[in-house]
Amino acid sequence: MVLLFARYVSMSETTTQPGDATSAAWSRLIRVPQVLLAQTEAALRDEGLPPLGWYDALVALRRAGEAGIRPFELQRELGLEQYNISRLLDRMVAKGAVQRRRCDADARGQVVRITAEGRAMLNRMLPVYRGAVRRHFADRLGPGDAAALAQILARLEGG
Amino acid sequence: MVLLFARYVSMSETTTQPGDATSAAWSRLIRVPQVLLAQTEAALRDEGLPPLGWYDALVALRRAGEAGIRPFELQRELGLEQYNISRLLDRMVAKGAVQRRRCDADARGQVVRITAEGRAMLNRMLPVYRGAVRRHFADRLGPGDAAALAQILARLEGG
DNA sequence: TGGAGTTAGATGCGGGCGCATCGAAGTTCA
DNA sequence: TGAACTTCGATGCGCCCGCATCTAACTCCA
Repeated sequence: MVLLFARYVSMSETTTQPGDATSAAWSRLIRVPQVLLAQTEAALRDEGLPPLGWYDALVALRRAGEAGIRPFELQRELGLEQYNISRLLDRMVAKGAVQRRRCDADARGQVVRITAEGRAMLNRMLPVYRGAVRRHFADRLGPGDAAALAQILARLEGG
Repeated sequence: MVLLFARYVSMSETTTQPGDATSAAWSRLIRVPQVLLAQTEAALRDEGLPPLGWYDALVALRRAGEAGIRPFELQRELGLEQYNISRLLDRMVAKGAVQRRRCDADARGQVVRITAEGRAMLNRMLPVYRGAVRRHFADRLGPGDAAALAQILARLEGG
């Protein structure tokens, strides 16, 4: 992962304050999650597990159960572009984590279903993922930090 | 950008609490900066400007001034992999933003220097970047949020 | 009912990244 | 001094993304 510093953006045209809180917060907000993500991905890779992107997809697929799910529903749920779902599913099929089958109700479409291997993969990913999150994130926060962080970040969502 | 949800990771094997603050904070910490980054990149792209990665590089190059800087120094300063610097410089040279010249002191190496076009590019990037940060980030925070955010994120750095 | 518009999904192309490796030049040390 | 090691920087390869576009099938409405 290319780690952006997103270093110092002065927020004012006139009064330049390199060390102001907004710049520091912005820079860290860009950089810290990149590092956390890289650490988490590395933990998964070290265990021979697929990247984190598969996690969300596998969780959604497991929730869909035996009935399966249409790719476009998965797409909306995961917030991915259509071609990314198409190719993610290609890769997951290739690894045996999901099955594609034709959709009886819509001949254009298909239904994807998690396989036993997919469930097993998710079960192997979870502790590794959880361990990385705990080690690199949860354990480093002070009491109240998680709630405060969640609250502040909520203000930045949806817009 | 593929937006990871990094949805819900239960932090405990036994007591599963889907809505707990740690999971919410983690999920948002992964997702929010991805969205902010995408919005910022989009703002730059809309203005025909290069991606944000160039910003840090151009700032470092401008700081180096006429003396220029060795690629390996730039690499360390930006925290990029060696091959990423090599290729970033390729692209920047191709766009006329920097010049490569041989290094008299070390025949293996080279010195890179920002050009007038590079400075102009940086000057065009800055207001667009700053505007996006203000709009999508600074203006959405409450008083004290930036400082609190910076402080919490600082705890997650360097490890 | 049939033509226009929409929706599901795949894919060709170019670009950037990560990995591994390479060659050239510098450094170290016996 | 010269052989082993390190450092600087480039690059081939495969993978994944974003963009644009395509085909096929579905829906809507006159």
